[in-house]
Amino acid sequence: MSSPDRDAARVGVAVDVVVLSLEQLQDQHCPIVLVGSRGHDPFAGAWALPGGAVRAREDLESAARRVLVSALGPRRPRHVEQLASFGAPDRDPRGRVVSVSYLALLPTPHAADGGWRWWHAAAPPPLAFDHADILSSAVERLRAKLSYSNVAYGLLPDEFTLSDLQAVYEAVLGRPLDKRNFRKKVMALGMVTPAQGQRRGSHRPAQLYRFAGAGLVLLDNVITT
Amino acid sequence: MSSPDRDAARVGVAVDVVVLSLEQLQDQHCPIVLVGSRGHDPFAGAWALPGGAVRAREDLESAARRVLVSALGPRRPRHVEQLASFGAPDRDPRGRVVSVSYLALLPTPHAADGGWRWWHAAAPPPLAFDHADILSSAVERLRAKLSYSNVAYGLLPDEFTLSDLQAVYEAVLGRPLDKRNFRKKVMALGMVTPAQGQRRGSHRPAQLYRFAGAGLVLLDNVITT
DNA sequence: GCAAAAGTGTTTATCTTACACCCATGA
DNA sequence: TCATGGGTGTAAGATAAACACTTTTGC
Repeated sequence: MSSPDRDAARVGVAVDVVVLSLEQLQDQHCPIVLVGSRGHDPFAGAWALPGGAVRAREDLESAARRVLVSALGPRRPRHVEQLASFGAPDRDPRGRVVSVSYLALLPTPHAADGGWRWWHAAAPPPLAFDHADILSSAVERLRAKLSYSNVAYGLLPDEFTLSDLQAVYEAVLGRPLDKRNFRKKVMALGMVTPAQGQRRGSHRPAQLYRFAGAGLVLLDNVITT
Repeated sequence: MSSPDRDAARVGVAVDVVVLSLEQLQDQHCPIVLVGSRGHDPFAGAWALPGGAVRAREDLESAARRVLVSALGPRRPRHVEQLASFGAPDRDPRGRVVSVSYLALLPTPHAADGGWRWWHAAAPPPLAFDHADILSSAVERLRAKLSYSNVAYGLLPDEFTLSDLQAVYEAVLGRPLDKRNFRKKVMALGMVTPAQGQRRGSHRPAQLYRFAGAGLVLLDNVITT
């Protein structure tokens, strides 16, 4: 009737992190994911999400952040959240390992190095373990959350133009949005506030904005009154 | 750069299940949670969520369902979903145990027996481990999900009246809803379809309905065009 | 001046809200 | 007949959707 007993199976606990970002691809943005090539069995030579075992006295999120440092170096993602846990008994051929997966969002992908590589999230290479499932959940979660929160902040720098913001939405939702309606909407939601300064280019300068709320902010719901 | 290594901490993995239902309380419904009294240390005598260690060759959700059987007997919840994993290093005084928590929804609470007891989810007794946190996540998740999905099916029998459905929403959201607008909304969403037959009482008979989609169905979003 | 992206309003349709009475039954 | 919950419509306001041109800059 109660929590953990003596007959607890001693299993490994790992964290696997889905690092998502956006890539500019011929005047379209598209979601990309960071994967690394495995140097040893199982799945030697295959691609896998950054991950690693949780250490004895380490929080789950700390483990995820440590794994992130090992994959990203000094670059810190702007958003990290727990996704779900995956625990099929045979998901790791070496033995029982439960994976607690995390989603991390990075504003701009750095040049990948040291065996890491960015792939299109929609068409990744074959992935080790159940990492393809983990990746799908991450993409699905991001898409859903974009629609009822300001998670987009994870994919943008501190200051950005409304066109940048719209590009994030379009990339993740996978469809074009109307510029005027989009601007009206995000302004009406109070999601962003104007910042000092503009971005210049060979065109009319664009007003810079920043997100109004510091962290994650949830929006409306369907069932109201 | 890859998943679990040899230095994996061997930790226990447990599942803890938040079983939620609704109780009729002086012409109001309110969310209740099933807790059991712990017979042994740690936290002997305290209340705790149903939970238990994951077995060696057992899927996480299977473990959750096994725990549910031990707490509910033959009664099967109508909805079970993974909530989140909790892994603070010191959450279990006996050693490292990561808890994968689940949310289960039950249409009508049975009479609790064998040390189990229903408590108001909003005002539970002090709970063992970090079960209070787990309970809060569950309630929050349910509340959020009610607004953008048909999870309410988990708290209702196959056939129900629109007043029943409204009562579920009111109980979980904690505020009254307008009857006419509520009915218009759920009909317009196509969430339910009329069933054969009516429920009779000392008043006008009520049309019975069932949910249109079989499982969980998600609804609209805020950012659309 | 030309290319390139920024910025802006209006109309129509749809959805949301607020609100009050009659109905069918069992006792 | 009365008490109880079931069932229904409308008008006003708010929101969403569709849609195209002018502005500002760098080159």
